Amino acid sequence: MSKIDSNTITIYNSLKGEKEIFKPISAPNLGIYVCGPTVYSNVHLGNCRTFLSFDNIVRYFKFLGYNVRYVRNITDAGHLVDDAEQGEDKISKKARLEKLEPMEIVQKYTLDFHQVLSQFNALPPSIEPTATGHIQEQITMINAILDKGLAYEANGSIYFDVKKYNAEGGNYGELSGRNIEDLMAGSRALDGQSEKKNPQDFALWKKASPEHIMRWDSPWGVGFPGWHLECSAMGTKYLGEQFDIHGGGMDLKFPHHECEIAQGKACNGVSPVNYWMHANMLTLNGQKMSKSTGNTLLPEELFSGKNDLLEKAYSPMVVRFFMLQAHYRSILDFSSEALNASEKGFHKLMEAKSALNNLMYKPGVVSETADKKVKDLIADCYANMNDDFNTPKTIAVLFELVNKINKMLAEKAIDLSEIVFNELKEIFNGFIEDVFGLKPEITTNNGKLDVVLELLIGMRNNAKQNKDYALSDQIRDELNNIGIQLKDSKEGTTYTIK
RNA sequence: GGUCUCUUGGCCGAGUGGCUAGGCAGUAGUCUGCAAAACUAUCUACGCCGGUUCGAAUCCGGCAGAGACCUCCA
Repeated sequence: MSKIDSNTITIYNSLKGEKEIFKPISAPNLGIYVCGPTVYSNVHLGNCRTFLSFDNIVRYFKFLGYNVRYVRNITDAGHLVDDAEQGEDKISKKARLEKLEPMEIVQKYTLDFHQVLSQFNALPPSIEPTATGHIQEQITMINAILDKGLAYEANGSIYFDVKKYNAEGGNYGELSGRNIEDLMAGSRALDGQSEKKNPQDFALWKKASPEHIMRWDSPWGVGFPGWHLECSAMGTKYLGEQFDIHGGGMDLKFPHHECEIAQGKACNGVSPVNYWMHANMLTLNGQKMSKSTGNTLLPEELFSGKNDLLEKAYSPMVVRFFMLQAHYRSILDFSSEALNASEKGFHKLMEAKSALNNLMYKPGVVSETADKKVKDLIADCYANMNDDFNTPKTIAVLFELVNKINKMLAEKAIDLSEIVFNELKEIFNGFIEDVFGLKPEITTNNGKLDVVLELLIGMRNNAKQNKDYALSDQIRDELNNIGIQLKDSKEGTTYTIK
């Protein structure tokens, strides 16, 4: 029985508002689309949380043996600073401010995005399409929606007709739980005369004003695509008219994802996505991290410790572990105190992993109780991940296994059968490395360091035998100050580099 | 203002109608020359007020506080 068949996954589907059993369209193939960043500035830590949440989800699917096509776009055009009426394209604005070509901005921040995610050990997507690379596909989609009569042209721009879409059986609001009567009643009166028939209509194509630098020819004149359209066009192109999972940050639920559903249904006649997943926000000082309000923390500031909010630097792996300790659908508040706790926990976990891998199996007295306990804990790891990717609960189980590993080390006895012992190794490593993407932190160990430390440990042991504790403690304490911790046990002294 | 969500011990954070989450911190013990690490034991909970129930922190209602979306945001 394959792991795919033996693990039934439940997913909280935002569209239904409840957990559902996940039924892929054509297992073992699986299509997932995640909304990527708008590359007009550096990705901040809050952005990273969403991408890391979905990285873990994709990793778990792969771990189970799914053949995942993971599409994550780069938004490099069409995203307006204000609203669809008189907004300026975000990339264009930044290009004007930095006196660069828009594509220089795009390149600069795309590279930053890739570099940051790679530091966090996130897997690259299978396809990473850009909005500007799919103008034709977007135009084709607009034409299809126009043909259905669900969009209209106004002064060189094309708008989606939400009211008509709903009148003809559409259900705009189904994802975000809004009804359009409320939206109409509650919408602010816009200054000036709107081109839109109704305020909730959204742009599929915008006419470019003369000063707008990013512009393309279209059947309706020179302009640029609306933001919501790119994801619909690229999702359809690479994953089909209907695919398994669409993910993104909670803040994209409305209007972005709501509009995607409407566009997909209007164009193709089917709801584009079976399972909508939304990752919750990372907050700083109790407020959402947001580029526009400046309440942000950059990964680089975290890794270097150069920020007033931070007591010290934290490694990417510690930050990743910190995020894993909260469920992806919960708000997570960032603080130095919380990170400190995670840092210690992370080291404890990784040290147990390394100790386990160095432990050779020796036949001894096998305890059936111990065997069963370990097997149950392994099953719990799967069960917890199967339950809407509950990473914090899975980590709690891993710590129970840490306890078991340390106990075997302390007692110098393995009371597990060889089969269970090997399974423990395989699963413990598998969950930490493959599913959670946690790897040992980079050390400068090139082999010579081992020899140097063996030498120092030997010198310290001599000093201890001569009761020269001043010297032995000096060696221990000074090594500790530079992050090398000596650990004494009856078998001798080992060390850990932090 | 409208829609929705959250409120757990010193901190961070899971979770369930009755059974120890876990991490960090604290306390005591084992070990140690002293520590650290590890092991053992252990202390702090479920915003407030009602209701349903044999039993609720968990379900329902009200109140208070916080947040998200309604405009660009992961």
